[in-house]
Amino acid sequence: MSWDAKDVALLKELWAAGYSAGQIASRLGYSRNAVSAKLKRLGHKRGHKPPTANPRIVAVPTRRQTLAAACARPVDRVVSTQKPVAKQTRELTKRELYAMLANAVRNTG
DNA sequence: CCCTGATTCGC
DNA sequence: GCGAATCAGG
Repeated sequence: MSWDAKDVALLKELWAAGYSAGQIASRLGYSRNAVSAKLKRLGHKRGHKPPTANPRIVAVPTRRQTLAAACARPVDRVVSTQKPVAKQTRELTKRELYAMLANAVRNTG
C-alpha cells in the first residue's frame, strides 16, 4: 500500500473538510488505522482534543516520552515572531474546493 | 456495541 | 514509510 499523491490529497482535503478517519478510510480503501497513522506522519492537527490514549505501557520502559514532554520547560523568548502575509494558492473558495473533492471522489472511488 | 481519534511497534 | 494492533473515550 503506497500513498499516492491522489490518495494523500484526498486524505488531507477530506480530513480538512471534516470527514472522519473512518469515512475517509472507507472512500480511500484503507483502514482507518492507516489513515490516522498517515495523518500523524503528515503532521495533522485538528486542533483540540486531549491525548486520551496513553502511550502504551508495554513491557519496555525505554520510552518515557511522556516524562520528557512533562519536563519540557518554556523557552525564554521566541527568536522570530514573524507573521508573514503568506497565503498563495488560495484562488479556490471552500465551495469550489469541496465540489472538486466530491468530483474527484466520485471519479476515483 | 458501535463509533471516534491517537499512538506505538514490527516490517 | 506503511499498516495492524492497541488504547482511551463518546
